[in-house]
Amino acid sequence: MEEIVSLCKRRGFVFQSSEIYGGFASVWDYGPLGVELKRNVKDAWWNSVVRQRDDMVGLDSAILMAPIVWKASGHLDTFSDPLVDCKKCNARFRADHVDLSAPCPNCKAVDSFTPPREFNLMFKTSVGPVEKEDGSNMAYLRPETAQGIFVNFVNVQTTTRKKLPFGIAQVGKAFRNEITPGNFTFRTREFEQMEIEYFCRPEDAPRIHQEWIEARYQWYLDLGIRPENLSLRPHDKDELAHYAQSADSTGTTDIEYQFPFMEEPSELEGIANRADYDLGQHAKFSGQKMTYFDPQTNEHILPYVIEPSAGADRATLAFLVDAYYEEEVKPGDMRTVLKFHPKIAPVKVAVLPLAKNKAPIVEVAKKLKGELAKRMAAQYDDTGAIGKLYRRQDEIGTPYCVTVDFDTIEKDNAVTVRDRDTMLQERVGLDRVESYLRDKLDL
RNA sequence: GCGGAAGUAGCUCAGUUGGUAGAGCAUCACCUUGCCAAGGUGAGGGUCGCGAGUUCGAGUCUCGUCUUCCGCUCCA
Repeated sequence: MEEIVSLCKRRGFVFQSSEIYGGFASVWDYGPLGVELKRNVKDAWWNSVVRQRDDMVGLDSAILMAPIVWKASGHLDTFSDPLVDCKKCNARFRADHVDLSAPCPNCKAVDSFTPPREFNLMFKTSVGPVEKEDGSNMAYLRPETAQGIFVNFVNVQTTTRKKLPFGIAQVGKAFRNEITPGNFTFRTREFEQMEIEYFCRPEDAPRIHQEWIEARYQWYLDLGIRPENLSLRPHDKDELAHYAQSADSTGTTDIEYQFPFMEEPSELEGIANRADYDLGQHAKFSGQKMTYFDPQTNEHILPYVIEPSAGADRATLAFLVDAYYEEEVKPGDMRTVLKFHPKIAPVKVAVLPLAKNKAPIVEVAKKLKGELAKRMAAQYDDTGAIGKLYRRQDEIGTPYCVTVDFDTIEKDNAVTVRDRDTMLQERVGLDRVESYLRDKLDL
């Protein structure tokens, strides 16, 4: 863990928020390499769930929404827990889980509980420059992106003329005032979600739920997550979210990843069957029709929804951790290498001149970098001996290094392409380099 | 919020009973080498997390505060 955090800071993947002021708890910034990595993760997700499917469309809804949305969704009622503390031993309990007149279950002290206090996990803000005392201009930062999709369900369906089953995908920030954040970027108060709401006929929901679980699980494997670190875990009935506790729901299954710094596998993504809870609630609170009209059967259907909800920051962290290797190249000679899948690697290719004081070599290398950069994230580096330059690129997970040498200029008009994982080299003609790399990188 | 530990250069750390900061790596410049890092010379970089207090004098002692880690509590 510390190695990873250190590498993240040293190479510019992740910085602590407001670091020059001593930091700000549990908030993190993505540096130059981190933003590329995270963007690649989000793009890979978007490509796989929106662009490559005919039954999916995208959406980008706002963070601020009418407060009644959170009443309808159930977040205002279930998202805030009244908690009591034992004044003697400082143990904390949910007020509805203990008898307030009974002794503390932890230390057996009598009459030791504080009055119940509200712990609302939604961030509040006020709309307009003045905060009104009656709370009438209060708004919340969304605790999940899903509600932006539900309230736009009819808009999207009518404008895209999609027929059931179809889904809406969205990537965006969400905010939860967690009591206990921590574990680097794993649990933070501000985070980015990649959510899908997939609408279908109620009778199809169980099958489609299963299909999504398999598809989403496969996505992580396709992007290089080691299978032994990935697992599926169906939720027990008593830990299901409020929206998934109806008799019709087939529950929630988590895709979990075994982080090296955590004892148990932890949730990267939850695939929930939310039944018709959300559309039903919004129909009730808004008075609007949230149904889908099936023109073939002449039925008005309140669709069921399957929700694969992934954490972009968690996925990014998992890809980072999973790619981390320390290898012994020769006895006593270690290299740190991030074996990113080419699709998510922040830099795809580095162009390195073998000699930096030989003008023609530098010239050709810089020009080649410029050409490659039009098609893929490319870097040029000449500040060191070739071995050192390779190690640098290994450390940030660049899949390929291209070296321009004396022969390039004097003999064969070709360059050396070096593979990050095998460390093997291949001679490739200068005019073929781009197509060679695009082929290897599957761009 | 409670308990424990920690915070000194970009990173990893040292700093003797309080006497006004060091190393290695990294970075930059020049030289050298030229396909798997760490050869030479030189340079930059720290109000020791922040703020008070004690003291002639605080990185070192005291208090507060912020942040991180571990453990509780909580987590739709």
